[in-house]
Amino acid sequence: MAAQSQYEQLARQLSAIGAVKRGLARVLPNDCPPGSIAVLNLLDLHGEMRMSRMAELLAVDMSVTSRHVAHVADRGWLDRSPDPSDRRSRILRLTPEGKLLLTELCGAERREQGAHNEKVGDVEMEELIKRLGRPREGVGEWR
Amino acid sequence: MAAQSQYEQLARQLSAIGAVKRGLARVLPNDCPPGSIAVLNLLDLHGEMRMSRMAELLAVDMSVTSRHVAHVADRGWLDRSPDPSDRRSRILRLTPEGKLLLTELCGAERREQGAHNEKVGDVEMEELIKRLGRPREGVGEWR
DNA sequence: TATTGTTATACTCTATAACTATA
DNA sequence: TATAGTTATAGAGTATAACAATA
Repeated sequence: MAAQSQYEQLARQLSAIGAVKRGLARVLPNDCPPGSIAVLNLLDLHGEMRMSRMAELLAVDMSVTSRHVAHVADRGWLDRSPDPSDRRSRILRLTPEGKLLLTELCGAERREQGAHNEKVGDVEMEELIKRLGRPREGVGEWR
Repeated sequence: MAAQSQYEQLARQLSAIGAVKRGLARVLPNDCPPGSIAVLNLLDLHGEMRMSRMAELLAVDMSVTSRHVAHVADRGWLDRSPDPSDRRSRILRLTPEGKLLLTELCGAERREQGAHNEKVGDVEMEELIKRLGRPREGVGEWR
Protein backbone atom coordinates (compact mmCIF):
# COMPACT_ATOMS: atom_id res chain seq x y z
CA MET A 1 0.00 0.00 0.00
CA ALA A 2 1.24 3.47 -0.77
CA ALA A 3 2.59 5.44 2.19
CA GLN A 4 0.64 8.18 3.91
CA SER A 5 3.15 10.84 2.97
CA GLN A 6 2.50 10.15 -0.67
CA TYR A 7 -1.14 11.00 -0.24
CA GLU A 8 -0.12 14.28 1.26
CA GLN A 9 1.98 15.00 -1.79
CA LEU A 10 -0.88 13.92 -3.99
CA ALA A 11 -3.16 16.36 -2.21
CA ARG A 12 -0.67 19.13 -2.99
CA GLN A 13 -0.65 18.25 -6.65
CA LEU A 14 -4.41 18.11 -6.76
CA SER A 15 -4.49 21.65 -5.41
CA ALA A 16 -2.20 22.68 -8.22
CA ILE A 17 -4.43 20.94 -10.74
CA GLY A 18 -7.31 22.93 -9.33
CA ALA A 19 -5.42 26.12 -10.04
CA VAL A 20 -4.84 25.05 -13.62
CA LYS A 21 -8.51 24.28 -14.08
CA ARG A 22 -9.52 27.65 -12.71
CA GLY A 23 -7.08 29.33 -15.04
CA LEU A 24 -8.68 27.62 -17.99
CA ALA A 25 -12.15 28.49 -16.77
CA ARG A 26 -11.22 32.16 -16.61
CA VAL A 27 -10.85 32.45 -20.38
CA LEU A 28 -14.37 31.21 -21.05
CA PRO A 29 -16.97 33.75 -22.22
CA ASN A 30 -19.83 34.87 -20.02
CA ASP A 31 -22.93 32.76 -20.32
CA CYS A 32 -20.77 29.73 -20.90
CA PRO A 33 -19.45 28.28 -17.63
CA PRO A 34 -17.07 25.30 -17.52
CA GLY A 35 -19.94 22.88 -16.94
CA SER A 36 -21.47 23.87 -20.27
CA ILE A 37 -18.23 23.31 -22.12
CA ALA A 38 -17.87 19.90 -20.55
CA VAL A 39 -21.32 18.91 -21.77
CA LEU A 40 -20.71 20.17 -25.30
CA ASN A 41 -17.30 18.59 -25.47
CA LEU A 42 -18.52 15.16 -24.39
CA LEU A 43 -21.39 15.36 -26.85
CA ASP A 44 -18.96 16.20 -29.63
CA LEU A 45 -16.64 13.36 -28.69
CA HIS A 46 -19.18 10.59 -28.09
CA GLY A 47 -22.14 11.65 -30.23
CA GLU A 48 -25.75 11.65 -29.08
CA MET A 49 -26.55 10.10 -25.72
CA ARG A 50 -29.05 10.05 -22.87
CA MET A 51 -28.88 12.06 -19.65
CA SER A 52 -27.77 9.08 -17.61
CA ARG A 53 -24.83 8.45 -19.90
CA MET A 54 -23.84 12.11 -19.74
CA ALA A 55 -23.93 12.01 -15.94
CA GLU A 56 -21.67 8.98 -16.01
CA LEU A 57 -19.16 10.67 -18.31
CA LEU A 58 -19.17 13.85 -16.26
CA ALA A 59 -18.77 11.81 -13.09
CA VAL A 60 -21.38 13.86 -11.25
CA ASP A 61 -24.92 13.32 -9.98
CA MET A 62 -27.70 13.36 -12.55
CA SER A 63 -29.31 16.35 -10.86
CA VAL A 64 -26.18 18.34 -11.62
CA THR A 65 -26.10 17.03 -15.16
CA SER A 66 -29.70 18.10 -15.59
CA ARG A 67 -28.85 21.68 -14.67
CA HIS A 68 -25.81 21.89 -16.94
CA VAL A 69 -27.72 20.41 -19.84
CA ALA A 70 -30.65 22.76 -19.28
CA HIS A 71 -28.33 25.75 -19.37
CA VAL A 72 -26.82 24.62 -22.67
CA ALA A 73 -30.20 23.68 -24.18
CA ASP A 74 -31.67 27.09 -23.25
CA ARG A 75 -29.03 28.70 -25.43
CA GLY A 76 -29.73 26.44 -28.39
CA TRP A 77 -26.38 24.65 -28.27
CA LEU A 78 -27.94 21.23 -27.90
CA ASP A 79 -31.24 19.55 -28.61
CA ARG A 80 -33.20 17.42 -26.12
CA SER A 81 -35.69 15.09 -27.78
CA PRO A 82 -37.67 12.37 -26.01
CA ASP A 83 -36.45 8.88 -26.79
CA PRO A 84 -39.16 7.23 -28.94
CA SER A 85 -38.47 3.84 -27.41
CA ASP A 86 -38.57 5.08 -23.79
CA ARG A 87 -40.24 8.40 -23.30
CA ARG A 88 -38.81 8.82 -19.84
CA SER A 89 -35.43 9.38 -21.46
CA ARG A 90 -34.24 12.28 -23.52
CA ILE A 91 -31.66 12.12 -26.26
CA LEU A 92 -29.06 14.87 -26.33
CA ARG A 93 -27.64 16.08 -29.64
CA LEU A 94 -25.20 18.86 -30.46
CA THR A 95 -26.73 21.56 -32.69
CA PRO A 96 -24.75 23.33 -35.43
CA GLU A 97 -24.62 26.40 -33.16
CA GLY A 98 -23.13 24.28 -30.39
CA LYS A 99 -20.54 22.80 -32.70
CA LEU A 100 -19.59 26.27 -33.87
CA LEU A 101 -19.18 27.53 -30.32
CA LEU A 102 -16.96 24.59 -29.50
CA THR A 103 -14.75 25.24 -32.50
CA GLU A 104 -14.29 28.89 -31.56
CA LEU A 105 -13.44 28.05 -27.98
CA CYS A 106 -10.85 25.48 -28.95
CA GLY A 107 -8.98 28.20 -30.78
CA ALA A 108 -9.12 30.53 -27.78
CA GLU A 109 -7.92 27.87 -25.39
CA ARG A 110 -5.09 26.87 -27.66
CA ARG A 111 -3.77 30.42 -27.76
CA GLU A 112 -4.04 30.65 -24.00
CA GLN A 113 -2.13 27.44 -23.47
CA GLY A 114 0.68 28.14 -25.92
CA ALA A 115 3.58 28.59 -23.54
CA HIS A 116 2.30 25.81 -21.36
CA ASN A 117 2.04 23.22 -24.09
CA GLU A 118 5.56 23.69 -25.30
CA LYS A 119 6.87 22.81 -21.89
CA VAL A 120 4.90 19.62 -21.56
CA GLY A 121 4.96 18.13 -25.01
CA ASP A 122 3.28 15.12 -26.52
CA VAL A 123 4.98 12.34 -24.65
CA GLU A 124 4.58 13.91 -21.25
CA MET A 125 0.93 14.62 -21.90
CA GLU A 126 0.30 11.08 -23.02
CA GLU A 127 1.91 9.68 -19.90
CA LEU A 128 0.01 12.06 -17.67
CA ILE A 129 -3.31 11.07 -19.17
CA LYS A 130 -2.47 7.40 -18.72
CA ARG A 131 -1.43 7.85 -15.11
CA LEU A 132 -4.46 9.88 -14.27
CA GLY A 133 -6.62 7.09 -15.56
CA ARG A 134 -5.10 4.51 -13.30
CA PRO A 135 -6.40 5.48 -9.86
CA ARG A 136 -9.86 5.86 -11.27
CA GLU A 137 -10.28 2.14 -11.66
CA GLY A 138 -10.89 1.67 -7.99
CA VAL A 139 -13.25 4.56 -7.44
CA GLY A 140 -16.44 2.61 -7.75
CA GLU A 141 -15.35 0.20 -5.09
CA TRP A 142 -14.25 2.39 -2.22
CA ARG A 143 -16.82 5.08 -2.69
CA MET B 1 2.92 20.74 -29.05
CA ALA B 2 0.40 18.26 -27.73
CA ALA B 3 -2.61 17.59 -29.96
CA GLN B 4 -6.05 18.99 -29.21
CA SER B 5 -7.56 15.57 -28.70
CA GLN B 6 -5.19 14.96 -25.83
CA TYR B 7 -6.57 17.94 -23.99
CA GLU B 8 -10.02 16.50 -24.39
CA GLN B 9 -8.80 13.31 -22.81
CA LEU B 10 -7.10 15.29 -20.10
CA ALA B 11 -10.34 17.10 -19.38
CA ARG B 12 -12.01 13.72 -18.94
CA GLN B 13 -9.41 12.58 -16.47
CA LEU B 14 -9.67 15.82 -14.53
CA SER B 15 -13.39 15.18 -14.17
CA ALA B 16 -12.58 11.80 -12.76
CA ILE B 17 -10.08 13.32 -10.36
CA GLY B 18 -12.82 15.66 -9.25
CA ALA B 19 -14.98 12.68 -8.42
CA VAL B 20 -12.19 11.16 -6.35
CA LYS B 21 -11.73 14.40 -4.43
CA ARG B 22 -15.45 14.66 -3.69
CA GLY B 23 -15.42 11.09 -2.49
CA LEU B 24 -12.67 11.91 -0.02
CA ALA B 25 -14.45 15.07 1.09
CA ARG B 26 -17.55 13.08 1.91
CA VAL B 27 -15.88 11.19 4.75
CA LEU B 28 -14.89 14.38 6.57
CA PRO B 29 -16.75 15.26 9.78
CA ASN B 30 -19.13 18.21 9.97
CA ASP B 31 -17.49 21.47 10.94
CA CYS B 32 -14.36 20.40 9.13
CA PRO B 33 -14.65 21.06 5.38
CA PRO B 34 -11.91 20.08 2.91
CA GLY B 35 -10.42 23.56 2.99
CA SER B 36 -9.74 23.22 6.71
CA ILE B 37 -7.97 19.92 6.27
CA ALA B 38 -5.79 21.38 3.54
CA VAL B 39 -4.69 24.17 5.87
CA LEU B 40 -3.92 21.82 8.75
CA ASN B 41 -2.13 19.38 6.52
CA LEU B 42 0.15 22.00 4.99
CA LEU B 43 0.91 23.41 8.41
CA ASP B 44 1.85 19.95 9.62
CA LEU B 45 4.07 19.31 6.63
CA HIS B 46 5.87 22.65 6.40
CA GLY B 47 5.72 23.96 9.95
CA GLU B 48 4.76 27.50 10.92
CA MET B 49 4.34 30.03 8.16
CA ARG B 50 2.66 33.32 7.23
CA MET B 51 -0.67 33.76 5.47
CA SER B 52 0.98 34.65 2.17
CA ARG B 53 2.99 31.44 2.19
CA MET B 54 -0.13 29.42 2.97
CA ALA B 55 -1.96 31.05 0.07
CA GLU B 56 0.90 30.14 -2.22
CA LEU B 57 0.89 26.51 -1.07
CA LEU B 58 -2.88 26.26 -1.41
CA ALA B 59 -2.68 27.88 -4.86
CA VAL B 60 -5.65 30.12 -4.13
CA ASP B 61 -6.19 33.83 -3.48
CA MET B 62 -5.24 35.15 -0.06
CA SER B 63 -8.83 36.16 0.64
CA VAL B 64 -9.80 32.52 0.37
CA THR B 65 -6.89 31.49 2.52
CA SER B 66 -7.97 33.99 5.13
CA ARG B 67 -11.41 32.43 5.37
CA HIS B 68 -10.14 28.88 5.65
CA VAL B 69 -7.60 29.86 8.26
CA ALA B 70 -10.20 31.81 10.25
CA HIS B 71 -12.47 28.76 10.28
CA VAL B 72 -9.69 26.57 11.59
CA ALA B 73 -8.49 29.15 14.11
CA ASP B 74 -12.02 29.64 15.48
CA ARG B 75 -12.02 25.98 16.42
CA GLY B 76 -8.66 26.15 18.15
CA TRP B 77 -6.85 23.95 15.67
CA LEU B 78 -4.27 26.59 14.85
CA ASP B 79 -2.83 29.68 16.45
CA ARG B 80 -2.46 33.06 14.72
CA SER B 81 0.13 35.30 16.38
CA PRO B 82 1.36 38.62 15.00
CA ASP B 83 4.89 38.46 13.62
CA PRO B 84 7.09 40.48 16.02
CA SER B 85 9.29 41.68 13.18
CA ASP B 86 6.38 42.81 10.97
CA ARG B 87 3.12 43.26 12.74
CA ARG B 88 1.15 43.28 9.51
CA SER B 89 1.86 39.56 9.20
CA ARG B 90 0.53 36.73 11.26
CA ILE B 91 2.33 33.50 11.96
CA LEU B 92 0.29 30.31 11.75
CA ARG B 93 1.06 27.39 14.04
CA LEU B 94 -0.65 24.05 14.49
CA THR B 95 -2.00 23.54 18.02
CA PRO B 96 -1.94 20.16 19.80
CA GLU B 97 -5.69 19.93 19.18
CA GLY B 98 -5.12 20.47 15.48
CA LYS B 99 -2.43 17.83 15.35
CA LEU B 100 -4.72 15.38 17.11
CA LEU B 101 -7.55 16.04 14.68
CA LEU B 102 -5.21 15.47 11.77
CA THR B 103 -4.05 12.18 13.19
CA GLU B 104 -7.59 10.94 13.66
CA LEU B 105 -8.59 11.92 10.15
CA CYS B 106 -5.61 10.22 8.58
CA GLY B 107 -6.84 6.99 10.09
CA ALA B 108 -10.33 7.50 8.75
CA GLU B 109 -9.10 8.29 5.27
CA ARG B 110 -6.79 5.33 5.22
CA ARG B 111 -9.60 2.97 6.00
CA GLU B 112 -11.74 4.56 3.34
CA GLN B 113 -9.05 4.23 0.73
CA GLY B 114 -8.12 0.67 1.48
CA ALA B 115 -9.38 -1.05 -1.64
CA HIS B 116 -8.20 1.85 -3.74
CA ASN B 117 -4.64 1.86 -2.50
CA GLU B 118 -4.03 -1.77 -3.15
CA LYS B 119 -4.83 -1.28 -6.79
CA VAL B 120 -2.50 1.62 -7.27
CA GLY B 121 0.53 0.75 -5.26
CA ASP B 122 3.69 2.61 -4.37
CA VAL B 123 5.34 2.84 -7.74
CA GLU B 124 2.24 3.99 -9.56
CA MET B 125 1.55 6.59 -6.94
CA GLU B 126 5.07 7.92 -7.13
CA GLU B 127 4.89 8.24 -10.87
CA LEU B 128 1.51 9.91 -10.72
CA ILE B 129 2.74 12.52 -8.29
CA LYS B 130 5.75 13.23 -10.47
CA ARG B 131 3.67 13.58 -13.60
CA LEU B 132 1.14 15.81 -11.93
CA GLY B 133 3.93 18.13 -10.93
CA ARG B 134 5.19 18.57 -14.44
CA PRO B 135 2.49 20.67 -16.10
CA ARG B 136 2.46 22.99 -13.14
CA GLU B 137 5.79 24.47 -14.07
CA GLY B 138 4.27 26.54 -16.84
CA VAL B 139 1.26 27.81 -14.91
CA GLY B 140 2.75 31.10 -13.84
CA GLU B 141 3.60 32.02 -17.39
CA TRP B 142 0.39 31.45 -19.29
CA ARG B 143 -1.96 32.54 -16.60
C1' DT C 1 -43.00 -0.91 -7.94
C1' DA C 2 -38.79 0.72 -10.34
C1' DT C 3 -36.53 4.02 -13.32
C1' DT C 4 -35.52 8.58 -15.84
C1' DG C 5 -35.23 13.05 -15.20
C1' DT C 6 -36.37 17.71 -12.93
C1' DT C 7 -36.53 21.00 -9.24
C1' DA C 8 -35.84 22.99 -4.46
C1' DT C 9 -32.62 23.62 -0.98
C1' DA C 10 -28.32 24.09 1.16
C1' DC C 11 -23.27 23.94 1.43
C1' DT C 12 -18.39 24.60 -0.18
C1' DC C 13 -15.16 26.82 -2.85
C1' DT C 14 -13.62 30.68 -5.48
C1' DA C 15 -12.27 35.59 -7.01
C1' DT C 16 -12.83 40.74 -7.05
C1' DA C 17 -13.00 44.82 -4.68
C1' DA C 18 -13.19 47.78 -0.72
C1' DC C 19 -11.17 48.36 3.67
C1' DT C 20 -7.86 48.40 7.96
C1' DA C 21 -3.43 48.43 9.87
C1' DT C 22 1.37 48.57 9.43
C1' DA C 23 5.87 49.63 6.87
C1' DT D 1 2.76 55.01 -1.25
C1' DA D 2 3.05 49.99 -0.84
C1' DT D 3 2.11 45.63 1.48
C1' DA D 4 -0.34 41.93 4.72
C1' DG D 5 -4.45 40.54 5.78
C1' DT D 6 -9.76 40.81 6.44
C1' DT D 7 -14.45 41.11 4.98
C1' DA D 8 -18.52 41.78 1.84
C1' DT D 9 -20.43 40.31 -2.22
C1' DA D 10 -21.42 37.48 -6.03
C1' DG D 11 -20.97 33.34 -8.94
C1' DA D 12 -20.00 28.36 -10.02
C1' DG D 13 -20.20 23.57 -8.61
C1' DT D 14 -21.96 19.97 -5.97
C1' DA D 15 -25.20 16.56 -3.47
C1' DT D 16 -29.59 15.13 -1.14
C1' DA D 17 -34.29 14.73 -1.18
C1' DA D 18 -38.87 15.32 -2.90
C1' DC D 19 -41.39 15.12 -7.04
C1' DA D 20 -43.29 13.99 -11.95
C1' DA D 21 -43.80 11.00 -15.74
C1' DT D 22 -43.22 6.64 -17.79
C1' DA D 23 -42.17 1.50 -17.80
